Amino acid sequence: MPELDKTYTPAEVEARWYQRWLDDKCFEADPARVSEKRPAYSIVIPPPNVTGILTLGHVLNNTIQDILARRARMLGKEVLWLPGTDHAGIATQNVVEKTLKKQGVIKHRDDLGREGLVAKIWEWKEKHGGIIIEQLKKLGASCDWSRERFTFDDDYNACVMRVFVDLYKKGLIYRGKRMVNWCPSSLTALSDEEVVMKAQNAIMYHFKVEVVEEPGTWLTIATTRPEVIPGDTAIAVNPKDERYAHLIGKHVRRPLPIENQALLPIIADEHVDFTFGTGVLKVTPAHDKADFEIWARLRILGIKTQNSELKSMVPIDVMHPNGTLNELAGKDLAGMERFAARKRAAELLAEIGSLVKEEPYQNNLGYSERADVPIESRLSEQWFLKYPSVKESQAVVANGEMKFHPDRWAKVYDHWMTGLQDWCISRQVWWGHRIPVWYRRNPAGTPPGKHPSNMDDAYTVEIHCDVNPPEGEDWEQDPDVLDTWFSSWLWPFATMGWPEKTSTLKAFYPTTDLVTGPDIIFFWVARMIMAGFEWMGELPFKNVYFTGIIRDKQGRKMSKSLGNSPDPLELIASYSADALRFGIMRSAPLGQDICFDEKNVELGRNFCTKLWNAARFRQMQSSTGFQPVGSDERVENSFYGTEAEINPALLSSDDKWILLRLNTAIAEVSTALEEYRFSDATATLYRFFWSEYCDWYIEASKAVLQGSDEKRKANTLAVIDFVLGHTLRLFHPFMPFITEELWHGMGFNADLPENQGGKSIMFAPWPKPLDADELAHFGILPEDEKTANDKYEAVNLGRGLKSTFNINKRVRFVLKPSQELPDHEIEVLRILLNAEPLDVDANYVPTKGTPSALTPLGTIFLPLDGLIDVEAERARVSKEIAKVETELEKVTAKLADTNFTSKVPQKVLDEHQQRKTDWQEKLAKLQEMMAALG
RNA sequence: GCGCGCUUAGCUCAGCGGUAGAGCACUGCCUUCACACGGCAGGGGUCGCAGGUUCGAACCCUGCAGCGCGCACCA
Repeated sequence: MPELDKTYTPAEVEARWYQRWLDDKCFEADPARVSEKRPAYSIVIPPPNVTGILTLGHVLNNTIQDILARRARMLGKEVLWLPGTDHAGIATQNVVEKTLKKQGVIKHRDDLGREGLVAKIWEWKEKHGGIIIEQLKKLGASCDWSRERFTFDDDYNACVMRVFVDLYKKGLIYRGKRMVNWCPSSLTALSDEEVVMKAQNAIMYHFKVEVVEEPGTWLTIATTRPEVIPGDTAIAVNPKDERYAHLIGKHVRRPLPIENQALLPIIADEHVDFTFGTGVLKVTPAHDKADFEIWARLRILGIKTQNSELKSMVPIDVMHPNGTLNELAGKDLAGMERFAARKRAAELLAEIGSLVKEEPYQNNLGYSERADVPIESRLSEQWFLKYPSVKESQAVVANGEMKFHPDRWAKVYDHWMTGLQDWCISRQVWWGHRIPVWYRRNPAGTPPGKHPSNMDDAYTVEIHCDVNPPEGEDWEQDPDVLDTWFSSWLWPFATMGWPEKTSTLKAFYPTTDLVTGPDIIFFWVARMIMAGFEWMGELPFKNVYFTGIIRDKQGRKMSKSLGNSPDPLELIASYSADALRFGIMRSAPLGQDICFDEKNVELGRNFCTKLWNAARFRQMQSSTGFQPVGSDERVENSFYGTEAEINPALLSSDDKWILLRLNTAIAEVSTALEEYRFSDATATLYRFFWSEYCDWYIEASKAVLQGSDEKRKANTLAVIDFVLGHTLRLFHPFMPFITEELWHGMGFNADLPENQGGKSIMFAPWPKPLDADELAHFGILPEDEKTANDKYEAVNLGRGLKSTFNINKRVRFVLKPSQELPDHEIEVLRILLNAEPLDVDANYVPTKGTPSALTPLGTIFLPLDGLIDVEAERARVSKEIAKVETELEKVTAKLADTNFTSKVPQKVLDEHQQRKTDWQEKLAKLQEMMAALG
């Protein structure tokens, strides 16, 4: 039998085992092994950004996936946990561009050009792309690395192209000039999901304009964006607004730019809220989505407004893509950055006497999620997608076929699915899947190199959309790339070899669980469901578990800029991966955000140490009785050390108690895991192992282990092995390293078949609670817990006496038993009380003032010859009496109430009756004690 | 504005119809041969507020308040 080291050294152990698991190909899934007897379990990793480094969010997310995967292996399933990374278009290009600029390699991306920059990013990816993967390995993630995928691999790219062309041919993808969210920093369009609303302290500027046809009539207009006034093309009022209705059709003079104060029509639009502001809205169709729609509505209606005026309302874009004002904004503003221009515009209004007032104003502003700058609504030519398979996707969650955990997210999903807007999928960056569309230019047309978003309709005469480039001359590919999520949404099947019907796909699709954060429910989860139905004809996963968001102690989101995000690698270095995993799982209740506290990781570390030492304790008793346990039959039976080692006739009440507690723990942990209640599972593990096994059972077992009865000793050791063998397996999904080390270190793997725990604990069978028959075999009845519980309660009370009287030495106790007690029970009681000696005397008559405690086993006395503090004891007892009296009164009152007794179920009534007798007995004895004190 | 979540011991959270719980922190004692990353004992809560249902409510219902998060074209 190998001997365990005195201290646990996680760094060495964790590195050693991870390498061993890799060498033994423990994580590799084989579709050929899947059968009726051996069902498949699969899960695809939410691919982290290639450039990413491990955060606590990843730790949480991947620990959960690892727990699910490892438990599935122990349940005898063929497990595929498919890993990989995301090329993360804009984010990655930003990171690399920034770094290259910092290194002085380039000043602008144009210095390298498209191909040059993409080549540099690939270089970067090869060099740094593996970091997060290596970090996941440190965490213990049991991914099948032989199947690692990258969303920009050639074959993955082929999937993306195929899907684009398919959707194009189905008429679901179209190109159009629309208002999009434009990021002036990244210089690309964004989807609605990539825009985050932030509360702002802005200024509301009020300025006035005179109605041309009615000199002396002024309209006051409120705006937060005076810099885009040069782009105003109309003034809108609600036709139902009596104040202004009569002005519709008349005109005002636009104040800016000063050199071009055009006449603007006053138009009617029902959407103008006349309770807001002044009720007069300036219409800037090139810079505001709502304004653009007003114009669009007008155009469609072709309303009374004369055609000439409609023409004058054509959107005027006064801004460059990078957010500086252009020449159309007028000479005063042209070239200015947008926020500087805002101030300047207000000054100009003041100078011409138009500005009425400025007041502080709070509003919500859309920010680019990545670049963290306010986005611009901008009119541009982009590619859009009408979502496919919407109905099926919405139904599958609504009807419960696919389950969300916690299920409240189903509502959020449903709501979003109901109000779907077309998805802007084109991005004006270089790092990403190139749009498989080519244009043949009109030979007499516009010069080459012009951006398609500025193309007018005459620019192209032919469009070719296919996975293969067109034949012939003069074709030019669309310069845009696709939104990153346009590749990620294919992840569950594009990683498994689609469109081929591979054995992997057949065996492992649809996947079992998806573990992800609720923040990407729209970005990713919803879209994957739609893609699953559209191309596989089936849902991509059966369950979705949404983790919480990790926050710091002040409740703030973890973020790089706040610097409040601890480095998981440092935590692993100082506490071990097992400790980090356990700590984070312990603090992650289902569906709640997680308040991260390093204390929990410390707790995890302490728990590992406890486990290690408990195992060491077992090893130290090894002189007799210990044999590496297990054989084929026993494995079949899912528990260890049965008939051969454990003799039912020799089981003590403590043995029975711990076996019953173990049973409860197994059942609780199993159920908790089935219901994705990970923190509950860890709480049970902690309670069972620390409070029940170590604090009570091990201490009680010392009565046998320190005795001289070799047969009993051997039996106790068999029980210990049985419990430890189960405990290690129960713990393994949470703490894979230390459990593997102990599994082997204690020899539990010996003689087991390779695929059932001989090679690794990860293939050992998941513990099952003993059923009634098995319990009967051990001679255990459920009520056997009570014998030990009564004893432990007596111990508690006895220890309490010692503590109350400040006795900190080993002293004599006397038990006046209320029942017959076997010698062994008394010895256990003595050990647990740390009594020297423990006298049992049915006729014991204490001297006056001897402290005593009523216990289920009888009265325990603490004789303190010469040290008696009668007053202290009186005080203690009378306090106790008061408490009991209160409780007794409560129960008595209840039982006297016919309203209560007549309506309550018999069971509750009995319970109360019993409680009353108990309190009465206790009170009588306490009063007796009091009397004895004199 | 609509929707969702939270409000229980100093802190982080369990409990979701029948005598208020855990971990951490705190206090006292213990360097007893698995473990001081430990052991033993202890203090601490009118379960956000107000109503209602019930024999009985932290738990169910209604309203309110505070905090947080989504969604929403309010200039």
